[in-house]
Amino acid sequence: MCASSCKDKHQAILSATLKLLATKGFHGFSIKQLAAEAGVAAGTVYLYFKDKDELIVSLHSNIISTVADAIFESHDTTLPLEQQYRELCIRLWQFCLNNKCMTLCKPQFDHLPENVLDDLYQDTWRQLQPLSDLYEQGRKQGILKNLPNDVLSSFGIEPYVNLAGQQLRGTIKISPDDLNTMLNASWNAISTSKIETQ
Amino acid sequence: MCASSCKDKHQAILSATLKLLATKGFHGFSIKQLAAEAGVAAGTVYLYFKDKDELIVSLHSNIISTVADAIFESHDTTLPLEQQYRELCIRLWQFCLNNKCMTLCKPQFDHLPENVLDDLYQDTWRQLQPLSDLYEQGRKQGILKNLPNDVLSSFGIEPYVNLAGQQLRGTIKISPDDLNTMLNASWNAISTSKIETQ
Amino acid sequence: MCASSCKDKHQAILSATLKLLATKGFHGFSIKQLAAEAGVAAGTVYLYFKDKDELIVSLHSNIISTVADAIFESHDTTLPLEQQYRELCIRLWQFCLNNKCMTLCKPQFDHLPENVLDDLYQDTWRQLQPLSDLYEQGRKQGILKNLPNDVLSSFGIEPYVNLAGQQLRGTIKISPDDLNTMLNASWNAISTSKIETQ
Amino acid sequence: MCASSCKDKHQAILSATLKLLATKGFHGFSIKQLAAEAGVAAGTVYLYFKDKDELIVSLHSNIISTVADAIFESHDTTLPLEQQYRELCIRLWQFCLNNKCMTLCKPQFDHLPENVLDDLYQDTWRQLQPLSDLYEQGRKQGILKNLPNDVLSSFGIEPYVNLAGQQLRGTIKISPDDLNTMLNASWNAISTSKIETQ
DNA sequence: CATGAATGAGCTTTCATTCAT
DNA sequence: CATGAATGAAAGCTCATTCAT
Repeated sequence: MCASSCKDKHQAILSATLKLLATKGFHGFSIKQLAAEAGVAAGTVYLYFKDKDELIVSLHSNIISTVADAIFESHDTTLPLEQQYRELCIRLWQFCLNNKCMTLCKPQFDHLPENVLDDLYQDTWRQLQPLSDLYEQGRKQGILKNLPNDVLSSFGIEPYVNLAGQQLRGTIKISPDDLNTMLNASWNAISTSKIETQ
Repeated sequence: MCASSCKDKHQAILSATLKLLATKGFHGFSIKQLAAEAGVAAGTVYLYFKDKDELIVSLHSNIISTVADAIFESHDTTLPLEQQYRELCIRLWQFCLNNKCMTLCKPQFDHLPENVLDDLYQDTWRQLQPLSDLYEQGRKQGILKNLPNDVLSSFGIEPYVNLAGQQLRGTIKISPDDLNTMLNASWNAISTSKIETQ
Repeated sequence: MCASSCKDKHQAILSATLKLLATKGFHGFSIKQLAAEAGVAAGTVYLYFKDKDELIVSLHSNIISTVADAIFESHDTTLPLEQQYRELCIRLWQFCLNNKCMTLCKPQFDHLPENVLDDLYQDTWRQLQPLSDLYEQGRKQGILKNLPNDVLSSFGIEPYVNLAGQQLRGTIKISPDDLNTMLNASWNAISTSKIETQ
Repeated sequence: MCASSCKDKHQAILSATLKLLATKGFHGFSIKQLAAEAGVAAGTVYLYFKDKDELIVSLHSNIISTVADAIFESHDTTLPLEQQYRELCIRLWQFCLNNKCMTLCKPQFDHLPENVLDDLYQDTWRQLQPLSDLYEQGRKQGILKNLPNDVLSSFGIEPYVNLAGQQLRGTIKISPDDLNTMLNASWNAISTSKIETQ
């Protein structure tokens, strides 16, 4: 009796939150609007989430795990590191373009109260363990530059999310050729060796 | 009597906005707090800015021009492109570390209503003209990858701001050695040529 | 199966109400808390009581009858009036100290909507009939001052409940000697004769 | 410019609070109703009082000081203690009957959260210093029973407030003769000496 | 120009009550 | 009988904005 309903409402609220956050941003996002969007009463939100903060944190975790599932699917650790990395980037790019709301939401989480941020940070790297492993291995083998995970991600991975967001907003237009060049840029940034580009 | 006072109040309000935005974020600050911090009455804010949005946009423009002044100071277009770029990155890094409030504020602007965002975008690239020129020249000479300005910035420049922010928040610690490696990463990402790293 | 259960639930709800009312007061308790405390579902409360008001009124009646049972137990109408009265006061004092929840709850009933109050008032004097009789008899015999029941109670009986409440809250400390003096005070207040005190 | 308005609004809010509290009790008392009654906007209440608690505490202090002014006016410490006390009781009784709202409000304060209560308690005895002095003097001279202030008040003073409240609500009717007898009851309760009654 | 008291819409959250199961 | 998910009105409180001074 609850098997469907419980899951449904919980998920409906999270989905509505995702949509509203992507559309209106943190401003112009209220519990009342959320309830309307999710098709439930305002009070119902509080049956599934302690308060607004918990809702936000839940959504973040949800997004990260969805991303992780997508980019680590068919991730093959036996392949050469470079190939692993490039395929990972491609899957991330595809994912971002196919999941507008998540792509637009993600960067909004970066400016929450400090204590919340810490939790999100921990949770994120836990779910991105395979990426963390890849970095570690690459540094050991001398293939990747000797930089902390955060730095490698800042130069290599995060630009994809930002650029996908801009493309989804219509600000820029990335061609398939551009994507290829971007993959090189990304790899050049973090690797010690260099491939001929263009 | 007004010549100074006018400028003073205007600037005082902008400075207070910067400080509060960096400290409390978008959600945590109100016009009343702002007025208190700026040492003026709440109503006075509306003599200098139409509304909160205009205030925010003004602050953004202010920040960008301050950054531009800092990173393009003693910018010498006769030097080799790579050197120009590297010095520019160094000055940006220094600037970010020395201007905590601006560094922490900057990414908060990325998630405003769309129409506001467009204005900011236009304004930003206008003020970063020399960077735009550098990209253009680099692409023509085959030194830089053939990618749009936004993409080059995403892989090359923006990571510095994000990482500086993290360092200022105490999340990460970048050593001088790391900085050197980052400069290589940044250049490798956008350039077509190869440098020996580490 | 119902014979016991019905009584049980009904009583469990009343007991939980008493406890919560004493602990948190009128404002601090909700039906949900009450249900949890009573070990039933929220909806169940409404099977036994029409609404919150009826629950409260029931509790009041319950308390009064418990008090009445306690203070009129072994009440001997053949003893001299003064002795009857004094023993009654002592039992009331003991009862209050031994029944913290009831003592702390009682005064909270004094400030309900008027219509509810009237019901409580009627019900109270009905259950305190022996006290009413005692007053009546005392006035007729010229032993008690010629004052309405409410007035006699206000000066003679009610102070015990209030003071017991203060003692239970830790605000004041009444010694056995004090109690003796209080018994005199109480009797002096309502009687026409006077005993030597202290 | 503010001399009138500021005082006015502050007082208007307090008066409206008093009225609503007396009429509807703590339940059925909301800031919105209060604002309507006071003829101001809801937000305005918060310009004069930090929150609801502060408003309530202020009102209490206000009531106590009004009562104190009334009952200690023309209070002559050179008269015999008994006469001082009796006149004090009479003024209290008159005050209560003439100030329905305050009389009905007063007992409602007795059931607030503990921390608030403590403040009220301290404040009350501070303002009732002359009564405290009278008790002290009476005990020293052996005229009053050797009981703590709270106990003496419970048996001697508080009944007047409670009974006045009942009379104002129409529950009971006290005749002038009754009042005289009550004055005796009150004095008999707290004094050690004997007066002929009735 | 500058003030800051006043506004009132809107926020998050709670809670008495209902009803499908 | 019993449940507890769901409701939605209403609570306390904040805040961008206005306007009389």
